[in-house]
Amino acid sequence: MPETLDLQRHLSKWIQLSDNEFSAFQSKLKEKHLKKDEIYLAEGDVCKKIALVTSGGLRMFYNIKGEERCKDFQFEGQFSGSIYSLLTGKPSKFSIAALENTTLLELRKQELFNLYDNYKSWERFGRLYAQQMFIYKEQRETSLLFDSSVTRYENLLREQPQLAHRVPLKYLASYLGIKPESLSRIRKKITGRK
Amino acid sequence: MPETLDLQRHLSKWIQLSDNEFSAFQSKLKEKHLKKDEIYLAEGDVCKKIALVTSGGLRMFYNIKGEERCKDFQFEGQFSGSIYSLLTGKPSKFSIAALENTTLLELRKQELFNLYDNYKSWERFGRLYAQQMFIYKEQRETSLLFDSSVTRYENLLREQPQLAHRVPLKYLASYLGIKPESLSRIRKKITGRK
DNA sequence: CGTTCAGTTGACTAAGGTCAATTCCCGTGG
DNA sequence: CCACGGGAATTGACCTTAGTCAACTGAACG
Repeated sequence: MPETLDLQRHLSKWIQLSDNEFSAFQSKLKEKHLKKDEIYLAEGDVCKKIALVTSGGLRMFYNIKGEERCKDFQFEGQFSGSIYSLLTGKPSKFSIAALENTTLLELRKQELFNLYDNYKSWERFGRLYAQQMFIYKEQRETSLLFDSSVTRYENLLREQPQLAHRVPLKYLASYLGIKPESLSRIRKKITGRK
Repeated sequence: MPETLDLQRHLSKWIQLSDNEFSAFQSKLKEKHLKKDEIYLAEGDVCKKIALVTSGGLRMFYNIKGEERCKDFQFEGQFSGSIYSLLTGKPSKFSIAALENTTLLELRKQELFNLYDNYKSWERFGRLYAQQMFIYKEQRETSLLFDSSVTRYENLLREQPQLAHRVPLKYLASYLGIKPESLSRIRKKITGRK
């Protein structure tokens, strides 16, 4: 089962886990497949699981006046789910859908909480991961506050090129906080001047 | 020492701590006083402590083309410091200064890490706090992406009225992602139409 | 092929930025 | 106690950027 090995190695970037600690996690995972554009979590639902993307990708989006506005994406090796909803028990404010055919490994909320209760290593993993997510959002905050939309797009191309290539322009645009028409013009301007 | 009691009760909103666990934390704190406008952490410095505000307030700001642009504030009961810098050891990208005469309780990075290593409760506290900070930044991301500046200001007035009243307009404006002139106009429009 | 939907382009509009002039507020010193 | 100075806030005129709406292009799929 090569996937098992990959997963353990992937997590070792965060924390060193004994085989016992790893299997306590791994044994609770359930694989789930999503077709392209299938909804994984609908706005208004309460999130009861976290999902680790093993192939494909997800987008998180709000529904604003009938328009889907993306705020984040997850690809291979990243966790997804509405943390806000999972932790508070309140309905999720956004939806999650598959960008492509996607495979997830799901862990139910109760199993996650059991890991936190029973293993100091998992509690630590949770802290480290949450810290990293905070830092990611803090960088994004800075970028949204102080960078022009052209700069934001250039940074995206530099820092997350896979995102720019795998995600349709209309989704990228809302992630950058602009309209598809504007991103199209920015793209034209940038490629033109190189 | 009434302050001790207040602090323990304050932390109990997050997690239940035994006297032993609490004093392991409390005994390592060092009080620090800042005068109004005094710099606590300068951009470029490496952050080696976290600080809990016990009175007064702090602002976090970037220096962008000679202008100070605020991205966040902390008041009584909130932790401050550059988490990014503390965790990575890299220079902080923003500065922290006192909005008013301010008192802090400081905890050195090494002591914090000791708490994480030695106490499962503190490890959990760290996770819960990081999760909460993530949720806070996620809400801010949504607001910056999808709300108009008028809506952002109205939400601020509703959700954090103390902020709107204690913080000078010029700092509030950059927190909202706009210029002081624009915030002044928004304020005029809003009070005018009530 | 023809339908559909993403992406592009153009003309116009609106929101916010820029710059400069003024007013307000508040602390300080005469 | 009052007058003054200086920074904060306000206001006005103008400019830049992104949004809006509509038309058009082009690739993907049945």
